[in-house]
Amino acid sequence: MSPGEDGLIGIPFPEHSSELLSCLNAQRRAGLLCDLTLTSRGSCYLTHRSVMAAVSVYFRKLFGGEEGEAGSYGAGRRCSVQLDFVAPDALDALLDFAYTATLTIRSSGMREVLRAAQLLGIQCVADACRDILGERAEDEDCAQEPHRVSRRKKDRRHVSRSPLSPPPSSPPPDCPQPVAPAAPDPDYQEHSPLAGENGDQPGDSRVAAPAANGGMRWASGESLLAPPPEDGMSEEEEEERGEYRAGGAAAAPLAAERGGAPGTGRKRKSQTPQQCPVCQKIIHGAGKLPRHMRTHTGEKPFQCTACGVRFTRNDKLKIHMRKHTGERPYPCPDCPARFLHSYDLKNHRSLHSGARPFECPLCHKAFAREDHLQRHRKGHSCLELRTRRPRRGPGPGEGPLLLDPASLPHSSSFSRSPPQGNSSGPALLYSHLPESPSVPFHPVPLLAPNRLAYPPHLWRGMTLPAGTTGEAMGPPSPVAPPRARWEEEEDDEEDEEEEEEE
DNA sequence: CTGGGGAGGGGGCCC
DNA sequence: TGGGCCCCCTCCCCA
Repeated sequence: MSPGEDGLIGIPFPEHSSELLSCLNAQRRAGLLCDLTLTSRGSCYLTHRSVMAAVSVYFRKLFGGEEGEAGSYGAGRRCSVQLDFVAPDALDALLDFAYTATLTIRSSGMREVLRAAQLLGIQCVADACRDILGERAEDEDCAQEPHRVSRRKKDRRHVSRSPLSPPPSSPPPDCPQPVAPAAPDPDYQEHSPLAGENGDQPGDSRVAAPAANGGMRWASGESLLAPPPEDGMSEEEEEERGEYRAGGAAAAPLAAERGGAPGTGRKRKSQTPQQCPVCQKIIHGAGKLPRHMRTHTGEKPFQCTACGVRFTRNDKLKIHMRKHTGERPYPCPDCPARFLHSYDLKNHRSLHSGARPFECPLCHKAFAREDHLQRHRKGHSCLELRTRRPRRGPGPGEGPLLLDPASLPHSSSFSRSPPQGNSSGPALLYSHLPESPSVPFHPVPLLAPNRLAYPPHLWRGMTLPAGTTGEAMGPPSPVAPPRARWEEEEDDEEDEEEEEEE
């Protein structure tokens, strides 16, 4: 960026979220900076209010983490909350989830965790548990609360909805409505956490009943997977999205258990092609979406054992390892050069052949590599004016293209060019050639200097006076934007046809 | 500005 | 369906 520009730049640190969470977890385990003590049936858990407020709707409301809420537990005050309505094991699991984005529980404890997640408003955990338990959880919930039976379909939708989706405007009645109001009771808010008025442990503020449930977002970097709310996905697609989410870091252990989960009755549709929930890009190929997703998450699970460099893909690591082993499996048959990548060899061989199949349509400079041509065109280093090919009405000085036809690239070299209809790539270049290119091949310069009636540098920054010879080349259009190659090729084909007519 | 090497990412094919 | 392998495209960096 030039010093004069003041544009915003975004430098992603993909590891940051996980490192942050890891650090917070270490602090929790060491009891550092913990400003919240959770107690459940005699068990105490040190934690951080901000973390709990981030992960739990219940705590968010309790601490005033929601916008416009004052909360009863002011910042900087150490407090404790009694959660006797949550089983200690479930609370422990939920705390681990909050700090590791991974829920590790026994199957037998699933229901208790589900209940705790519902009560505390940890929606994604509740959803995952319900997914594993299938319909039974809801059936039982509904059996306990018959009035909810009619909303089963709606609840199913909510279950399948990704927890990354924005929370509903009002807390969904997913779980039995707590005794306490959705928001912490104002009277209750008046209680100081340390007042000890409500409990058997002096200094504790007691939360006798849970707050409302509600949607939430992942507390970790998984929020990257948040789908747009108005993507018009079908219910099944949403479920598929949930499936993928369930396979992510937050629910990996759950996904493993899900295999034998009876009663889910869900079958994955074919995932080819798949749409990335982050960038909406369509990813073709079975099993390619996880690979693509790593480009968003920054996850690099493949580490070089020699230098520690990490890669998102195994095949890239494999290629990288060649640097350490010295293996260069792509030798040039024409010289001692060897290459790491097949494509490098292909590029290299074009040097031997002198093939420069990529020609700038504006200045007609030829390049051996397409990206070099693109760079050339982007860099305004070529003639920006739209000129027709000098073949038309060639001046007496127009000579042959110094390009050896025998050394023209193999067909593969042209495979990178866009489809050119019936005209092959070489034909494009040969169209400039005399019928019998008897001139000796010389690799440089490959661009015949006299192919342009007016060399690019003469065009640069100038406009042709009316009635000059520029007319013979076609009227230059100083404001003509760069044209797509196929447009140029269309012109080329027109030129060829006109030549034939002549 | 250009040539060349390296790397990241997508797609095809196969298992 | 996921992973391995390969090819291709594109971009970046350096000389």
